[in-house]
Amino acid sequence: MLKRVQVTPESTHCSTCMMGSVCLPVGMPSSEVAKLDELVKERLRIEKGQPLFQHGTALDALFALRTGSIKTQIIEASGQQQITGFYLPGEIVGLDGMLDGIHSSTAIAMEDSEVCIVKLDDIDEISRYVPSLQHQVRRLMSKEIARSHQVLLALGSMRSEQRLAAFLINLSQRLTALGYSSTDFVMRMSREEIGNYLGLTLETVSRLFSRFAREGVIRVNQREVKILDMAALNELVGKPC
Amino acid sequence: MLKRVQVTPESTHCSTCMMGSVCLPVGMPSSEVAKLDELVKERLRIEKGQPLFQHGTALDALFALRTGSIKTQIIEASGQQQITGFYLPGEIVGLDGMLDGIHSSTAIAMEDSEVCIVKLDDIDEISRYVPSLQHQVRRLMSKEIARSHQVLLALGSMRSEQRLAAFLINLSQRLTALGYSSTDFVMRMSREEIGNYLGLTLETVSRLFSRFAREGVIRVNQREVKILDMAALNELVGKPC
DNA sequence: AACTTAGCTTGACTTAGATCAAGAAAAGCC
DNA sequence: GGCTTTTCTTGATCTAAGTCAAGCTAAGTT
Repeated sequence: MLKRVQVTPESTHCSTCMMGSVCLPVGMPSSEVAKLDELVKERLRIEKGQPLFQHGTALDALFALRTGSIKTQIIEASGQQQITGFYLPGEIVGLDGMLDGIHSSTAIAMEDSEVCIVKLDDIDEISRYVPSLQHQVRRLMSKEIARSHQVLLALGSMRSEQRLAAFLINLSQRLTALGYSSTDFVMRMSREEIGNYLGLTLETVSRLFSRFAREGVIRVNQREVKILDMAALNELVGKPC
Repeated sequence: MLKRVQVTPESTHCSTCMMGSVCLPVGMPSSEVAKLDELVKERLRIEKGQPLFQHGTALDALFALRTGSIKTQIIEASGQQQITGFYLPGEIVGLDGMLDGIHSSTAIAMEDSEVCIVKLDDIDEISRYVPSLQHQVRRLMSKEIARSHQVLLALGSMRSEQRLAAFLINLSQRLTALGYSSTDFVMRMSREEIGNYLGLTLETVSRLFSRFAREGVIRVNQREVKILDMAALNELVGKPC
């Protein structure tokens, strides 16, 4: 279930948060980050499988993922469904749908997770005396646009093995930024979710994992992955069709 | 060639611009729009086929398309190339790449076009006394994210005919918003460009146009399209795989 | 510990869309 | 006007990935 956690004064200031180096304030001057202490007034725990927000509901805040992982997806009237992103700690969820204050996607926790709530009103308030905060929001949104363009490239012009290779490389890089191993990690998403995200079926994803393992590029056991030959993965996506 | 046009005082104020109702100020209270007169100081003409900006170059402004049409594309080191958007008058180009002030995509005019230059510095300056301007920029970026998610849905989970139908419906709706016919229009993009955008080959796009025409859904002659049966197009995308 | 359920793997077969190829129609150019 | 170049169409063939199906594994559940 959703559980709201009122933040006690000293517990969640961006300036003292361990995630600061990879989260919302990334790239802001530290003198400015120190002024963000009023930005997060509340945190939220979400259990695995529960929604953080649902398509169509009011949007008045962004969410900075502290722990866990979250997927976002859009659902068409026709029932078609598309996962639009997998989010790791330090990443910002909820940037779409600011058009008319209504979420255009649904966000679901892939494991027990915790997010910091960043109210849009508070962003406006604080950016009066922290001018770089508005820039920061723009930067984060711009990054989200660029990210989805990369996925577009994968879906529009890569073959299945290239898509999965690009997916693994991307995951690896983001986990490295968080201080985890770049070669050994546990994927939080199922074969079906990976397939949906990459425009493939779960069977194709499964076969590709098996093939990569057979070729010695990775070792894989369920959701545990060990990348044995990063160069091979890179070459796979680097090569034209 | 690129040609810079210094704007004479009375010629391009958002408050008096005909595009106002569909362009950057959309949805802003008219009292606020009146204060945007300093927003656009310069316009730019771009000839067909010429770039408005190139991947990797510095980004210090957004561009509001006044006339013409523009495509944006990203290019990978491997040579893979993906068109990420087609822009019509009133739409904003250049929202990606604000992450580090460098364009992550290339924008190319599909016909002789004219854009208003909106400097980021001026946005910051003006939003001091027009607070809703920052919201507006956020809204526009959010819309861009939602738009690319829709394309993701198309590429990830629609069949070729559904993709083309969705593409035609989308074009029709945007042209309608501009005051043009919803059923008769000229596409500014080639079969190859449509195919690249939709993750299909130009042959498949061509065949689909022919098939839609054979089935009486559209009439098509080169880039001229007449939609005869909008309901059929809608049903096509509405139906699950 | 036995049972259930969800998730994963693998094989056999099918098909949507790609590729290859040739010609036709427009559009641009001297 | 005739010539070149680009864009589009259509057909024949091929193949990557989808679909269908069956069995396996892991993780909960009572």
